[in-house]
Amino acid sequence: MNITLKNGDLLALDAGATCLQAAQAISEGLARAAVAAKVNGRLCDLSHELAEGDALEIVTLKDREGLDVYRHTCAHVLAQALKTVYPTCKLAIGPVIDNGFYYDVDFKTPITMEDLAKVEAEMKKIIKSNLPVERFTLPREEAIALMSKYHENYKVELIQDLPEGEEISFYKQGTFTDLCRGPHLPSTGKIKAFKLTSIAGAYWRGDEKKKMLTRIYGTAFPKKEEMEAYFTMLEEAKKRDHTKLGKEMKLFALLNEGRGFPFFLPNGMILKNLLIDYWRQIHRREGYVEIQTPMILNRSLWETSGHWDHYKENMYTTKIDGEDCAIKPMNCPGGMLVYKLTPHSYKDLPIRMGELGLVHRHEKSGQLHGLMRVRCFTQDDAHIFMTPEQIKPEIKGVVRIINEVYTLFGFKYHVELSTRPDNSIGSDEDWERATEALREALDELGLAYVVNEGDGAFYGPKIDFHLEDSIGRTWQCGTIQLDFQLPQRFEAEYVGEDGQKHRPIMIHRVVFGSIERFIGILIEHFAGKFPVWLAPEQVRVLPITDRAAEYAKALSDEINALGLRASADLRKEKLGRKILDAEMEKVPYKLVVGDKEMEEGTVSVRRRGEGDIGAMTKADFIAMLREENDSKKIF
RNA sequence: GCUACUGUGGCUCAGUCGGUAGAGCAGCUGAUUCGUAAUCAGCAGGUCGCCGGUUCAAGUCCGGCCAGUAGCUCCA
Repeated sequence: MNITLKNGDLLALDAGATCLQAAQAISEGLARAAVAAKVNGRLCDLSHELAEGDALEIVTLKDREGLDVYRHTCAHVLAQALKTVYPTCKLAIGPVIDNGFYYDVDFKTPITMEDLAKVEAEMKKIIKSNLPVERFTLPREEAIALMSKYHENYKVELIQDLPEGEEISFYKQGTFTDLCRGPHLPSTGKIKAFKLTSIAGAYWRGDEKKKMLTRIYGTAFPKKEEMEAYFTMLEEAKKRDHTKLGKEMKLFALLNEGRGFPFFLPNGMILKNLLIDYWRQIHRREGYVEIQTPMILNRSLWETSGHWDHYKENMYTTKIDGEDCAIKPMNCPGGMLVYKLTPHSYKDLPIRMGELGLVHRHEKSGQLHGLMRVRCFTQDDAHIFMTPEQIKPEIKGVVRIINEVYTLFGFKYHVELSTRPDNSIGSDEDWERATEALREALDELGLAYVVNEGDGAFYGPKIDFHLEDSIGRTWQCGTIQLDFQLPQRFEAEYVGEDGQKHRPIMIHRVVFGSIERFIGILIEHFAGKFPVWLAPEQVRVLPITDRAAEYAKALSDEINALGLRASADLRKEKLGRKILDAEMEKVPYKLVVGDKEMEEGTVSVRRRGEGDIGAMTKADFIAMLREENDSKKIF
């Protein structure tokens, strides 16, 4: 029989040949590297029998899919080891994730990290005995009977929920059998490097109301060195942790006296204000106006907006003169009130109304995380009121701003488009038009995005922008949400060309998202080494002796007078010490001044991370600093 | 909120078998004026997260609470 290879070549094989045999026919090396195969685009085991005319692609560990297969088999080895060490435990699911795999398990008695050593030892045994991994399928009833026999009730539940007609496959290695779609490595001995990394709780089927299982995380790599490199990378990434750097650099503080309510320290405040200045600058340019609405508003407003009924458990409430009030968890209702203050013509639209609003939300205690998830944060909010025709250009305008801002910082980000959920309000036409407008805006701007079907808000579709933290977790920052509901609830109107009253469409949008979260991401992104324009202290002048102290002080005053940020280190310390301290504090420029510089009116410049870059005149240095500051250059 | 882990001077950490707390850095004082990543000496600083229990004796063992971390759920 003949099969087609990836490069289009035909390969002649005996009838009934397997993928592995095909790989051997191509080359011995490929056969050795092979972990799975793709037949007619579908991933399968190497033992899969080929048929006349099949298109075959051999998958190796160099492929993402190959690595996933490798790790998935490792998850099975973990499950087998667990069943040996803890025969009464029940297995749930064990998928592959970005950097490894996990297995959810229901233990009779909880296990700890120390117990994992035993499990790892057992896994090593299983790998060493190089058990073949064999696939077989069963009809539904028999599959359920088999899993019932092993008392694997989670597996039984999974089988029962499989759609009719789907093939139910199992993988067997030694005495251990697991329900699994596959594919898998041909044998356990192929695994060269693995480690169990952590234990956490996870709800069965991701449902808060269901039982919490124990999730054991692990990872596996084709080579030991690769695994070690991975752990070294993680260690390095942890050094960038924004809570650690935020403390060291005196940017912010998180205190027991206010859980989830961050304190901004002088350095952090400089950073925050610089971001706000920049934000105002680009929003003025883009035709936004800025407002500020009150922090506390009364119950009737929140009833109109729907928050009192739907968001109450997240709101802080209080009573004023006997009247129920709530601290705002969002800025939109206040913005609506401002819109409604005056009648509007279609000629006024779009109205782009920004607000740097401090919002408070009662998040559950376990979800607080540094600056990334807090109970009080500043949204760089804006609401755009517009006609239906303006949806697309307005969306494009917002996407452009977000892209401009993220690019300025050198962020990589990904975009998600979320569409109409089941419990939505609004007409089909509205949803259709709005979703298309979002989609077209992204397409026309050439931005790649993933679509989350049915994941939109009940009041409208949305585009989310996600940024990565230092250990690869992603955080939603920017978001653009269309809202059909709020204008309706508040009976917002504008008079159209036809003289009739119309309901405006509203966009909620943020660029930073939360300035607090954005700062957290910024700290990790730059590992605290902020570009000059964001550095709380841009220049430190280091006099070598007391003789140069006055010169140093005058120089730092001069720089500060220009609106830049400098200080002078007048301590009676040796130069080396002053350099070390300034470097540790991540100050971008150090100016060494001694007798020579005083005499010549120069400064000896050290740039962060680069060391001595030579002497220049004061004027030249200041010009350079100014240019770097104003251009918002990053390295 | 749930599961697991962690909590010792401002910071980073040591503290063995339960015997009554230790270092470095930072701080303060004094000396040193020294040209590109740590000058020397001295001083001061802690009811060991909090509450309770076991014990002759608890930083150490047990229970509860609080806080932090990882993950789950939820979200900017």
